[in-house]
Amino acid sequence: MTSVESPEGQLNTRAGLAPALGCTSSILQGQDFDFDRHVDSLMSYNRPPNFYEEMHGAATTMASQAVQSGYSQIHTMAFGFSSSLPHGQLRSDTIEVELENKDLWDKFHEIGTEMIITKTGRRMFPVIRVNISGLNPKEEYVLVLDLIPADDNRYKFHNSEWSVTGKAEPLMPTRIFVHPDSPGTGSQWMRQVVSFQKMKLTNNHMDQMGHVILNSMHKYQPRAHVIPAKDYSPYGLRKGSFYTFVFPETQFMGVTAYQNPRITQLKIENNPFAKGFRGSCNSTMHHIMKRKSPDDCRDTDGLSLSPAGSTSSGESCKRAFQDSPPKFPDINDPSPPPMMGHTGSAFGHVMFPRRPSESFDSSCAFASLQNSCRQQSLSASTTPLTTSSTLNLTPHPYVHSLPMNSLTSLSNTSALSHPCHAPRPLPHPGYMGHPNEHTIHHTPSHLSAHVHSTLSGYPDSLRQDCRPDYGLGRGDFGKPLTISTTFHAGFPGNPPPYPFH
DNA sequence: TCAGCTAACACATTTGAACGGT
DNA sequence: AACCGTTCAAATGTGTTAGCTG
Repeated sequence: MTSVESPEGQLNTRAGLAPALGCTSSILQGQDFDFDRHVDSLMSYNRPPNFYEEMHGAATTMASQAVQSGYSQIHTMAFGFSSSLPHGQLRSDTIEVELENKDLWDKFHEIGTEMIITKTGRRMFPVIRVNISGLNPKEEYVLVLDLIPADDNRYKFHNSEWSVTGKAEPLMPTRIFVHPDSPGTGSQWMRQVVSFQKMKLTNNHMDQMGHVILNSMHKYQPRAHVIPAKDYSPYGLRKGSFYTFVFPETQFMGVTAYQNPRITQLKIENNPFAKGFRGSCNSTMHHIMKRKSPDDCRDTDGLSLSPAGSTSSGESCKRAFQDSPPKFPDINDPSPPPMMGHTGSAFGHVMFPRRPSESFDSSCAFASLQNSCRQQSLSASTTPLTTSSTLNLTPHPYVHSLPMNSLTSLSNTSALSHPCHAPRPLPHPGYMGHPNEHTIHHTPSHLSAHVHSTLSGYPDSLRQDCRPDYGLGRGDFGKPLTISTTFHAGFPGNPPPYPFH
């Protein structure tokens, strides 16, 4: 376990940490989390061996709790605990990310979203599409999407509902998806909707295509990250700032075959590629009846499978499955404790989508970020953090892993400079208007009550700013909560604010 | 026996090259 | 020669299905 580099670093780390944790305390209601003890541990060099795991676990539990409580947007501090804590200071920001197709996601979420994962890779539907605001129009940013386990459970679909069936598979290093148009200027990102439609999910742990690897029958939470490109460079992540946005309605279960027929129907109704199955209720029902027990399909009166206004699906389809929607198990259920923290961090392997025919030059050292804090700790304690030695090549020809706390040496070989990923002219190629989504009425999902934990180097003001509940009651759930944990180098000087206008 | 996985399939959209007209 | 719009085939994205596996 590496230590905080300097007393200044420690001090400033505390300054940055305190508000973040302080803010989480209310969300961690009922959680046995000793804030003071953890901060004290952080401040000393006698931290327990599993300190970072605990901290990260608490952080991710906090995120999970916040999500479960209905906050639609948060900044996690997972990054901060994924490795040796960078010294820096907390800073508020104005970046906001909203889920563009929230209505569609809500429809799926209400039932219990499932995503097919295949050996060759499968796209997500709905696609995660976001509107971004508050960026510096002239500054370049890297947009990243990753998927973290929502808990450490394995699930099964039984009696029309998802239930925990055991412990999750051992965590594998996850990959992140860097938007192919990265880096792009704030102006470009904000000009139109940013779509992550190119991302593919696979269950093939030997995948060489750079797809995001997931386990079937496990629950995942997508997260979007905004990273200033200037920080996505040598030493960047150590001093840089991350902005992480979690949309709870995008949580889904990875499956190799659809379990809930209502999800199947919803996909068919909304995905243009599945138009061929619209109106083919009989086949769908046949499939459903084949897969499901009689109990699952008994009384079918009164439940509409189709969203309001849908013109597809026969009437008989709408009469299927009266059973209550198979919601995901309550994360607050005390039985299997949520444990997102075991995933470690945020970033796993960086992946870039490419076509099978595209050649790859392994010398083009794609930037990558190591995943788990466990791994972080291990590598940090066993590997000199030199520029070259930290580039840990994986078996994948173009996916390298690199401890995040030693992200270096990427200036000349950064993915950002890869010719295949050079910025493209607008209109933003990352946005591919969904031919079927024009019918979706956009309702801004981000929170008008966007709360920031503002930076202050003074404990009192920190406590003030980070009063436990920000004045938000449960009635405010649904409003966005932002807990930013942005660390910057250069202590003790404050970084200049973005020249926003 | 059965839950979960895989690959082939039909049907859909997307993509980009080829072509012709201006 | 450059630009634009149309056409069309290949590539790719879907859910379904039968069969396989542990």
